[in-house]
Amino acid sequence: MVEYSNDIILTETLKSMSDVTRRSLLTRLCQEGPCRVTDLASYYDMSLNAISKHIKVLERCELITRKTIGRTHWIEADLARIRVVEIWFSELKSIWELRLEKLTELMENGDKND
Amino acid sequence: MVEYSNDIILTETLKSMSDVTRRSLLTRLCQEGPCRVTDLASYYDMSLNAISKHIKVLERCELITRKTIGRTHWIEADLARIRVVEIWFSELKSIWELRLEKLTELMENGDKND
DNA sequence: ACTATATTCAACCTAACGGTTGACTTTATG
DNA sequence: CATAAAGTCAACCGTTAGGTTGAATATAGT
Repeated sequence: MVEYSNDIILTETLKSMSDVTRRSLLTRLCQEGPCRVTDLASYYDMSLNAISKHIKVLERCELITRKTIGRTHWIEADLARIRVVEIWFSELKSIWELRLEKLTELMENGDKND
Repeated sequence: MVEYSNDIILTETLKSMSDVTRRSLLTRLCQEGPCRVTDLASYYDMSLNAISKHIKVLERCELITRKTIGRTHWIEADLARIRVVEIWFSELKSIWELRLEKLTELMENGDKND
């Protein structure tokens, strides 16, 4: 993922986080710090390949980073991208609030004109 | 969606929000307040049925509510479910912080034992 | 050099997703 | 009453997602 629009980042980030295995991986990485792919896979009842693919998905949207040393890949969580989602949430809320403010304002003016 | 586990709620909510059309619908509903399905659909370059399905998805995970009056359905945003996601974010962050704290603590003790 | 380990790549399968169209139900309206 | 309007339901279709297995690649250890 290289310099995409905010909408695409939101889409990819939310989609990544919408899978329970990937959320679990993220949690584990936050708890344990950097982990190897095989170690991560050992916790789950699915193939190493499946986990490898999940990690690639998380990596594509920059929710994790990878540092390759020799044959082992060290995977680490990166929570920065969560900010993008949080910002969207707060924008949504302020849009909501703004409407309510205008609404009450309108009702007060309405009272005066009665 | 009736009394599901938090994990399922997270999955469904994040998946719902990961679609650009549904995010747009949510935004519009926050701006405009309650809207009819047809009105919402008029903004998008896709069939009424597609929008109807998107609305159903948002409704299933309670990001919107529906009030049916006669033949018209009034759709309204409901941002409460966003809290569930925000809480997961903050949990993730504190798990991360906790590990860092333990890590620095360990390093300080390590210095003493040198 | 041989073998084991760490990981990805590629092909495949099934289920789910996002969209379409056409028919149907219910409610308003001339 | 006939017809238009508001929506949903159902069936279909191409694409994507999440999983599998088997092979390939690259690095480490003996």
